Amino acid sequence: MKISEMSKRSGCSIQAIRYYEKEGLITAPARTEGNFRLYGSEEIERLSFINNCRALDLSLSEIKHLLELQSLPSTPCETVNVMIDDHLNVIETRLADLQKLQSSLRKLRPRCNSKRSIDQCGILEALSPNSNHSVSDG
Amino acid sequence: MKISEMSKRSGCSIQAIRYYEKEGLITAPARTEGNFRLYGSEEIERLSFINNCRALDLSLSEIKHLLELQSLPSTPCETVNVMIDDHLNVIETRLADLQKLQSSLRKLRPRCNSKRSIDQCGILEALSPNSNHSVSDG
DNA sequence: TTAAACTCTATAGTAACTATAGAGTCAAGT
DNA sequence: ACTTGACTCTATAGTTACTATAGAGTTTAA
Repeated sequence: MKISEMSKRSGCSIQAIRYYEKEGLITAPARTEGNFRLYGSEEIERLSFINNCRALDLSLSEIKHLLELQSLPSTPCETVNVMIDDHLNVIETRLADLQKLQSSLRKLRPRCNSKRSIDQCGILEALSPNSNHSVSDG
Repeated sequence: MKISEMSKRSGCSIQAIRYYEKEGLITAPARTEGNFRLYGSEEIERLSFINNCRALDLSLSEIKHLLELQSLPSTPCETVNVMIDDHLNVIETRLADLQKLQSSLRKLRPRCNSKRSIDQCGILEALSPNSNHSVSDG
């Protein structure tokens, strides 16, 4: 199986596969005489695993860590649990930040309408430092 | 006023100020004999404006656009309104994506506990392609 | 005068790829 | 045999908005 079929089967783009190889997440595969990468079907699993982890927004270094753990079957899996917990915390912090942003933008939006000109624009006014309707205010 | 005071007054880091200059968001200021940047107090306003926009996560190119509009006071401000609306949409999409992620991670988390070993880890199993408890499933 | 604090430019690094150029490889059709 | 098109290769640049660093010069206070 060459790289394009691997790409389709694993869900990773061709460039991503080459990138993962370069970063050491997968081992360099055999090559054809013409220097094309040649994969066996067992590689699909590893790449799909990576793809699943990426779907959860785990970083490549976290994924690398998970892959290393998989080669130590009798290790306690606390690390995995902690990683997921930490990641959940990161996501929750990001969510809270975005929600604040959303709220700021929603408050900003009705300050203007399309009938005005720039010098009367309530949005620009609110973004200006001398305004008493600041972005961070309620 | 030299750059460090400007930094304190505007809320932008020194490097960020130099970067904004390089990117054309602010004009290059006068220099002292010793080649230090010298700002007047009117520059605070522009940098604070940029800082306020960044707090809303507007991109530098969007901010540049807003700054250009400010020099055309009689232009209709529809562009500003559209930009804020578009930005709200972007934020809302990101929020929805993150919420899906959060939900996936929350479902994944209870599949394992710290007493297990890697080969019994329900989290790793769920991340593996042959699993019937896939990441994207409910 | 000298040391600390500040500033300068230029460059590399960040994360995880995508996009591109330029070259080589392979399979099918004529 | 030849050509064409699809595929693959490596290497490099680009993405975003900075931060960090090196190495050099400037200013200020003691």
